Amino acid sequence: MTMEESKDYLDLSEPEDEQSSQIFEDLLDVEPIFDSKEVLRPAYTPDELPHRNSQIQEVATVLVSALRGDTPSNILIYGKTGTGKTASAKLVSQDLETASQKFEVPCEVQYINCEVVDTQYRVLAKLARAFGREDVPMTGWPTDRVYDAFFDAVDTRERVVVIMLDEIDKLVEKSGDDTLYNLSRVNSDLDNARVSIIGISNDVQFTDMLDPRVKSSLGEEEIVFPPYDANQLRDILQQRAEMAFQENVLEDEVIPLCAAFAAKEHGDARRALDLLRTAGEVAERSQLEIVNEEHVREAQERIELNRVVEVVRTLPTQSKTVLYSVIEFAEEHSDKMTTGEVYNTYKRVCQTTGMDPLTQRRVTDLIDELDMLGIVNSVVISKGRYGRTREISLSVPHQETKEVILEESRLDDVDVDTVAQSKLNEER
DNA sequence: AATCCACAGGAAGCCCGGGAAC
DNA sequence: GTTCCCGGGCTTCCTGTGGATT
Repeated sequence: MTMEESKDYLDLSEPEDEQSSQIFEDLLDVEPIFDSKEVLRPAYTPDELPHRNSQIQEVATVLVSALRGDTPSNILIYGKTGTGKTASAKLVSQDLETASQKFEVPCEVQYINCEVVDTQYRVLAKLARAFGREDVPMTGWPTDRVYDAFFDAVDTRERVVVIMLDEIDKLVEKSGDDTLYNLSRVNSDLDNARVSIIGISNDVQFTDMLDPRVKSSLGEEEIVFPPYDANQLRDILQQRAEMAFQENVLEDEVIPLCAAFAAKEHGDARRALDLLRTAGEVAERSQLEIVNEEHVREAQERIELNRVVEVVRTLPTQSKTVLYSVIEFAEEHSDKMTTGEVYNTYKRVCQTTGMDPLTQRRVTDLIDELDMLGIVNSVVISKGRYGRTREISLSVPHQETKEVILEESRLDDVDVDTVAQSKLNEER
């Protein structure tokens, strides 16, 4: 990763990429529907977060001791995606930094997204650099040297440093809890500065993977962000819509409908905003100046289709082949089919493309996976005398899915691929 | 009530690639 | 650089089973 890119993840103080959006700002201004589309994007942090007051208050209550020069307790924030965890934490941090200017002890917040910065080394290097040790290379030093560099850099003067580790579960998953262990006991060695950690996690269970000592020190304060319900989502959308859209372009039922759709999907505000934005784009594309219910429904379908396309595209070849067989059977016979029928079709497909077929046992597992992904529907049923099987049906559009399968990995070309593969194997 | 179909789905083990440890 | 280990994909073998049919 380059430095420019990494800056975004660290730097809270700088406003959203002003320069790059400037180019499009003028274009946006002339749109009949949108006023500022940015407001609807996930990266946008609003000044106010409806229905998160109590959580924000909790975070603030803990962090306020920073202003008195004490070390705030470490905080763990839990919540599903799109529940406003990151936004709330960022909001509080910004306020904290601003407020601390009036006090003698400065506070600094460093934001790190652990999905991107996912090893102990990278986290430490990033922190060290953020505190002025530009000489730390992005790779190469022993980890303890980087740790020392970070340590020295932080301790140069008196201050309170809050380290915000977003998606902290990813960090632990990929590289263990050493980072957290080191960070959590750094205070005992520091003379001037104080460090406190805010961990943000989607996964409530992730502390199970931690060393008990780390767990207790990190989880001094735990704050849970529950999913939004439909009413709350409506308020959020309302608030953003006022900024994002021109006046009077949204019909009354648009926002409630978006909220209802998103509430069904685990109260994900991100999804709700995405839906609203897409609905706007749908209306825009059809040259209309009004967004109505129909556009929302179409947006919902579009988002769903995008998801499916993405999932199908990244499926392994064998799964694609199985899925293709399901579509084939559905088109040739009926929408509902049994495992055996799919398997027979599958073997036929394999034969025509020259692939080695998997066993039925394996194929049933693949079907199961497709079921998990929501691409097919499979229910175990019993047909009495005629056995126990799964009833399988496709739960995505036939034609589009088929196109996706054929376009990228091209079952026609599987032949060539496997030949090339077996040649490779021979050479070894 | 017994039978029996057409699988479901668990258990064990093979193979292979990749990453950690030596 | 080896060696070791682990996890994922896969096969083989297996036992289990809901309910129409006998």
